[in-house]
Amino acid sequence: MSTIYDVAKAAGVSPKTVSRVLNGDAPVKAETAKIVRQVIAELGYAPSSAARAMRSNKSGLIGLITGAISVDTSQPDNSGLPDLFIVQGVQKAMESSGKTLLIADSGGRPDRVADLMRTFEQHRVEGIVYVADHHRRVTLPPVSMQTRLVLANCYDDRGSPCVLPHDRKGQQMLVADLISRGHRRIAYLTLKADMDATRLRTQGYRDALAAAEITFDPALVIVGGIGTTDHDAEVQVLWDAIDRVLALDVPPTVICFGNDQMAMRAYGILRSRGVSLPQDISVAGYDNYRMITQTLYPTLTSAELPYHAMGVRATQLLLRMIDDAADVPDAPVLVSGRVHLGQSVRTLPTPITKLTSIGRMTQ
Amino acid sequence: MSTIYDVAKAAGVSPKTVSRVLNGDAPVKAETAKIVRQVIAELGYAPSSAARAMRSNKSGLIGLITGAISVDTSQPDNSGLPDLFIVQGVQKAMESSGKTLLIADSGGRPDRVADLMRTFEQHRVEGIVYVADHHRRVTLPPVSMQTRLVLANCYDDRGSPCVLPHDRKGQQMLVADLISRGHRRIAYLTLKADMDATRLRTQGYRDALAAAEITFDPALVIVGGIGTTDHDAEVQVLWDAIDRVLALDVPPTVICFGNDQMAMRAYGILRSRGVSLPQDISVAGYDNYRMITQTLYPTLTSAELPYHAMGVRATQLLLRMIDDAADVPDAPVLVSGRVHLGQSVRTLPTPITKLTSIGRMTQ
DNA sequence: CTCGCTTATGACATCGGTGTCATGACACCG
DNA sequence: CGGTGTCATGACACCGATGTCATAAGCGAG
Repeated sequence: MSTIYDVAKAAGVSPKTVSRVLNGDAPVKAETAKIVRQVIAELGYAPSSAARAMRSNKSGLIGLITGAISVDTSQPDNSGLPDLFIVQGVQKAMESSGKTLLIADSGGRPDRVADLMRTFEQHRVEGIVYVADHHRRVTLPPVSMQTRLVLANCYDDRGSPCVLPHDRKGQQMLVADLISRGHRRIAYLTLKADMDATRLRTQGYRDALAAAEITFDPALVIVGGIGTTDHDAEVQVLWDAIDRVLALDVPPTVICFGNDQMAMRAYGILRSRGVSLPQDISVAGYDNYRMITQTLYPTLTSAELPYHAMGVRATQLLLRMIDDAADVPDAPVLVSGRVHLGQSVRTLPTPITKLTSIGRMTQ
Repeated sequence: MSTIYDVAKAAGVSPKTVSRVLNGDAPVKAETAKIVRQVIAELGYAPSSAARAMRSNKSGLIGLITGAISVDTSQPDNSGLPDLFIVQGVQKAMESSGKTLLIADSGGRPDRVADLMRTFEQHRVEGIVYVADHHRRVTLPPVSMQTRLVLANCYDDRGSPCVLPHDRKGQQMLVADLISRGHRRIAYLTLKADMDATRLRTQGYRDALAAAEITFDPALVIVGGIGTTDHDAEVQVLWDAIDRVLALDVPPTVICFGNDQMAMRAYGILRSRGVSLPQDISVAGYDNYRMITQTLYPTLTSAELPYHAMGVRATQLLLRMIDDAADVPDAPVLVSGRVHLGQSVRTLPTPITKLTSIGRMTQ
């Protein structure tokens, strides 16, 4: 690769003049500039960012760590929406910034994170985005004071700036939508019990019921997933949970599932029991994993888990922090997603006596 | 961030000695080395890769371009398996190499690829992996002679080294497996007609039939997808295609679909027609997109589209080319995937008279 | 004509590592 | 005891871009 000296020699000027043409930081005679630009094009010269970084102490690099894990390895892969969508959001938001993205994968081993961070420090990244595979708490090795850090889809005990999905609001909006369609017996088959998402979304579910003055019935809320990759075991647990809610004295008219994958399993289970969707029962998922929601027949109603938007927000946050070191939020940034309607939810005929309360619910 | 001079001063030695401790390229007294290492730890010093890169002319960086577009924008997003799995494979293979991955996304605009490549040249990447979203031809801007380039999931007219899925063999193995389970009327609802994958896999389908001495029936091979994101239009086309093969005088006992997404749609379509799987008809997909194959009920038989392995192979190829400039393959590297068995294919009772030919088929 | 100012350009040092060569301290051999 | 070799270490230049300062040319005002 040619250098600025090669260009200078070929153009018959000094390296500094070439530098000025490139950066426009001082006036250069139009004729000279033209010759220089021509030589640059001929040689296919591109300035070395290593040399620039050395002089300016700015690398123009942002580091991204994914692969999720960090500490707490107790959880197996329960794979909802792939966290790669967050990565896509990060890329998207980075495009216009002029920075370049360094990416590293911890490959599931928390102990590797420290190594990856050291590599990033060697490259003098200006900031790091740490992406987790699901909403969770993490414990990361300390970073240098200079390096800004933003957590996406996770939070830590040190209060590092973080961007999280608004799980509570998401489930609340979904259930409120179901209520507005006339459903009052709403089952909720949750993800694994000890997840942040399960706790928050259950609150959201109750928020929506309370707003519509519907009494909460604990029998309608059951854990429907165990968070393994064992297909048969997951089907078993889900099948049992579905059995239990369908066997209730007053069965639900709609079942919400912890994620779209569970809803997808439920399609097969319900149909093999002769239940047709959405005539006999309505179904809703969570994540709005388009590959599933748009491909299932009928299409699936789902609350959006805004991974792409979270990646974008985390990156914007990081870029602002790099720009102005004082600009650090003191609370988690919550990102909400919309409710995406599919054909899996039927609108029930509403008894006239309920009209007023229905009206209140949809506000 | 502290420098090697800071470390040298604090340890009471010369910068060069610190360098020797770090690189072990010359003997250092054990006692001195110990002091230096201690100071390094105290200061949290990490050598600047920019400075190293400048001196050695080796950046230790590999560039990855994804987003898939380059030229030929005529194709809408027909989204089979996300090409992000290729990216994961690249990361995986990179881990042990000591290199760091720079990643850029063309975001759907072919004209951006040249910009991204220039950015990579500025960072003096030692090689570039270009990833396409599906098996296709691409036209990329020329790269500098020094920079090695490997194409993944695509090929070009310049004969750049590339890694491609072995579509023909994949479909052949899948169909051979179906034949070994007693199926002889095998329908194939393909992806969009003008795709490389469709052409190659149709050949593979015929290879398998020929090997089993089954006569090819053109009525069993129909285009079943149009490659849009319009859910209703896709369902319409698929529904019609399914109708046509089921209406044949001798209907198929199994239907192969162009990808798992189509198969997933077919589950809903078939069931809403009262056809049960796999009792009434068997189904097979393509891609082995686990999110679909393992979650559908019953689980889906599918030919693996080995994206992860392709990412790994492409990276290994690139690393070898960087190591030894002469080590360039002169033909596309084809990567095969296995056939993954699900519960969606029924083994048919075999008429005794057919036993010999069946035996020949499974060899 | 000369002073003062702007415009256009170049010389040189610097960023942080590392390759090259030099130097000093020993040890070993004859 | 002097010559030779090895070990441990340091001085210095260099990689490529750019900030600082200097310099030369051009031009208008006094």
